[in-house]
Amino acid sequence: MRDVPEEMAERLLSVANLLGSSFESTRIDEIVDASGIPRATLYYYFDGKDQMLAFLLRESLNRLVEQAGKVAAGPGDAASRLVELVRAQLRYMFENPGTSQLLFLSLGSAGAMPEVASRIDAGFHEPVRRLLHEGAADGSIRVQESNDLASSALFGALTSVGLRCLLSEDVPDADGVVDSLLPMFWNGLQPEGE
Amino acid sequence: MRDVPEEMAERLLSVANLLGSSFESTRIDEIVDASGIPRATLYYYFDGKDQMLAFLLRESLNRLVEQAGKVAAGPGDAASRLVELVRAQLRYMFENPGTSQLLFLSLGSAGAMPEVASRIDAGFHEPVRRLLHEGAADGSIRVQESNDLASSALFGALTSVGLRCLLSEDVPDADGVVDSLLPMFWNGLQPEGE
DNA sequence: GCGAGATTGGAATTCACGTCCAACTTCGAG
DNA sequence: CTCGAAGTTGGACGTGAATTCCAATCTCGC
Repeated sequence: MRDVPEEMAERLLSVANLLGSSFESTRIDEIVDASGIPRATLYYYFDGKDQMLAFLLRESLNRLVEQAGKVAAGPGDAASRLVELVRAQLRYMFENPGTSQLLFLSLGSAGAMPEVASRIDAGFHEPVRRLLHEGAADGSIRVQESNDLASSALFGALTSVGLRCLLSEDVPDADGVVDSLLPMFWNGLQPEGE
Repeated sequence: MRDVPEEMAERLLSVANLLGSSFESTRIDEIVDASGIPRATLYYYFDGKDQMLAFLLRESLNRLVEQAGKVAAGPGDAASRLVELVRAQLRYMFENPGTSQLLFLSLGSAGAMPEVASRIDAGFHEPVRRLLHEGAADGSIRVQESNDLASSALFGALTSVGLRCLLSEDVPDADGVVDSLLPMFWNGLQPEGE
């Protein structure tokens, strides 16, 4: 597949951000109208709609991962970096509601896109697993029976909460959401003082 | 839409369980072959493929909810009922891998199916919210800042972990998975003894 | 036996995706 | 500047899958 020109990528991403998860059911011609990119040009760069979707998922995932990845490598103990990573991802989702919806609601189709699936692993699961591991070492996080499962659970919780907020009337503040969920994940569901 | 005959529903569900998430990309004619139901008959009962998918999601969701709902109303304090609810849902997923995959990976398309979305709320979120509320009352669960967000997080964590297991080579034991994740949710990520 | 609804095969239609191509533009190398 | 390769585009066309249509049965309850 050819290298997609910068401007085309921007236009497509902005259209995707408008369409959100309805992108998949949108006709090519509508995308043509909305983006101003001629159909023939789209087909010059993409092998088909699927490739186009894959490109968009890759692209928005990369941007998300880039933002979120910084904090994982930042200063502080593992626990606080983990919190910052979650915070960063939620912030990104709220700032890019459409593409985030598209990305996370398309995870089904993403099964057929190895690059996307492995990017999620490299961009989210791997860092989280590492942070859990580091946290166990530096004593800032309780040892988990399975970092794999734990990272899956965190991923699901995060995206599910994010999507729920995106689909609600007024998107709340990312930090507020994290703060209000933090006790549940940090102290657990057990009653206080036991 | 007409009342779908019992046997047809069974056949379709069993085909769906075979196809899993690839159901959506499967041609009608293949479904005809696999199910033994003539195409004209399918169109007699369903307005189209979408309606068919909606029916299947509704149906499998109902079965899941039925199993999971029992324990939520069962004996024991709120905390243990919550654990049992999670256990029951995971068990159901592992017993019906195909339809579960289809169901949870189609949540994107489910946005366009109000009945499915509201069934998830009635079948999962509402019971969980109630259990969190009860748990806060009977002292078996820590008070949450937002039961809404908490139930979203639990839902996401559960389905994400469930799907991950379904997509892995050998599906592990549901109870084992719950047991290995329980400490994370019950005691939280904070290091032991703080 | 009869009438309404269920069931079915197969032809016909529709619709969106994707292909093809020929004309035109851009742009860098020589 | 000139030439050729690559990019860009409009529009006609082909194709495959979904969906509709219809007429011929079939199956019941009455």
